[in-house]
Amino acid sequence: MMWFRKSLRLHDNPTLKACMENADTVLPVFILDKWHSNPQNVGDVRFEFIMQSLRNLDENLRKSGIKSGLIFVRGEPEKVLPKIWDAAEIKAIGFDDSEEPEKHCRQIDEDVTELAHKANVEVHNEPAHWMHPPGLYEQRLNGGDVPTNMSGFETLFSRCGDVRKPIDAPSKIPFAEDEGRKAIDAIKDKLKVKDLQVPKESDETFYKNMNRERRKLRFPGGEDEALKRLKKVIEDQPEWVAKFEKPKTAPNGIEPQTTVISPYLNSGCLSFRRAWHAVKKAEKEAKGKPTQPPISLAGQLLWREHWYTIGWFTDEDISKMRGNPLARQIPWDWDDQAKELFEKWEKGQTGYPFVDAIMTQLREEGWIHHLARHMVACFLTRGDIFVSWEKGFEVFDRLLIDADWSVNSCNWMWLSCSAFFYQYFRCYSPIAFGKKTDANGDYIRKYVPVLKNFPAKYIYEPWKAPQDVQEKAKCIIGKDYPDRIIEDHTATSKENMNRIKEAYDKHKQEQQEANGKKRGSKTSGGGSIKKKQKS
DNA sequence: TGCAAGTTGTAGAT
DNA sequence: ATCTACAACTTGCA
Repeated sequence: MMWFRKSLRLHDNPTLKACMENADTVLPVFILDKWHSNPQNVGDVRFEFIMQSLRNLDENLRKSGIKSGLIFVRGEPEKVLPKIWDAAEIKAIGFDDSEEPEKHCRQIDEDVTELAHKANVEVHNEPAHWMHPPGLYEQRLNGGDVPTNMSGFETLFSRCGDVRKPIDAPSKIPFAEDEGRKAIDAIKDKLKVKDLQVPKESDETFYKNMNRERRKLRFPGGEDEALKRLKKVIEDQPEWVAKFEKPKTAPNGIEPQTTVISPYLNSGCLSFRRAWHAVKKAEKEAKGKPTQPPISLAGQLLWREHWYTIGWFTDEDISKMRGNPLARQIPWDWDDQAKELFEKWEKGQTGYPFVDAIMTQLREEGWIHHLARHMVACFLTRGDIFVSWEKGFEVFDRLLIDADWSVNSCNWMWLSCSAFFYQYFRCYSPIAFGKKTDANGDYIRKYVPVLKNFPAKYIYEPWKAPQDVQEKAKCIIGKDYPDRIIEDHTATSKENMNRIKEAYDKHKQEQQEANGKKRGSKTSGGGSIKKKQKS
């Protein structure tokens, strides 16, 4: 059997290939667990993205000869899987991904592997979610610390050799019809369910039971969609690829100015290796000299890989501040007022149109540009509201269709000046930042339509518009659109800089004290990452 | 110990 | 478009 997890695709799926060898029937299974079912963890848009990816996988499996389609089960993998392999007399299980840095997933991997061994079920496990397998990084680290900056990671990456070429999707997957149907009946019996099909978009009962609204997606899920997008944004435009400079792309284009392949990479609808080689090929085909990491498109793939090594090789939970060896300890606010401001930030009711537009796009479409993430992350944390990045992490994790535990954690630490980046005096202005690339405020007009009639002069700061202008725009500030939750961004951000400085000073002092105590013994330096012991 | 570098700030000058 | 001041962070390497 093939247990699909985070590689929802047929192309470049080495575990699927391993499952096919010596098997006369492959049973593909997806388990929707409790965590993903809960709307507080996974929002409706992100959920629908997963469902669409599953429907497309189901379709492609059927086309490849799996008459039963994808077996869809709700439950916990550790409980469901043993029942399936008992009922269907499974000899081997493959799961596509045991390299997820998230601690929760790693525990499930270990539990399932152990259960399978006990039940005499062979386990296939081929790395599929990284460009190089984590074990190779560990080897090439050769006992050294995991790099915490991009140049260090580039060195490590280059020591790992070439990224393996992606393998093609199988044209035919073995499925002996009688045997397959018998197995499926036995599974239904054992799990006491009537149906093992992936719920359709039209299945109202399913959505009602899940306590979810059905959503139309701007970026639809699925392997077909992923490959279509890869072709459009990378394979078909090598010159654009070679010229790509991430910091120069606008956060507020009406059409995304970046590739938007991250949701497909993250869900495994698209293979990282496939994307890497597509980018490299495009760079070669282009006339000019391609841009280089970290700003190039290849660089973007390296960033993700970099954050994955950080997540993987850090024992502690990096999505939290306390006990996190990477994160500066900062006394963020969390009183009643801070909670209220946080909620307004989340709902896109800060009274700062650019911030509110971004948060609205996030909620409605599940994707926002990287620099838009910077804007709202800075605003929530060190810039204006002074609420912990952990709260922002949770919101992004729920709403983003490309929500990725390690990447999300590391970027929130970055933006809040908790790790990797420390120039807290560089602060995004909710008024100035968006103006640079969208002076007319078209992006705001789209996502905060109540403001759409304001003249460009006031669209980023409508509270400055005189009464008659507000009336003419049919939008009174404080009535039709909220007042600013932070009266004075400039003054507040200055105060907050001082608070960060205080936290840094305290950190420095504590480090000096610790070093003083340890005089004579080797200091390992705060924040260094210990190498994970292979268990 | 000193200095350069760090994907992606702002405001104001030229 | 490219410069500077702002006030000055940390890490890595020589």
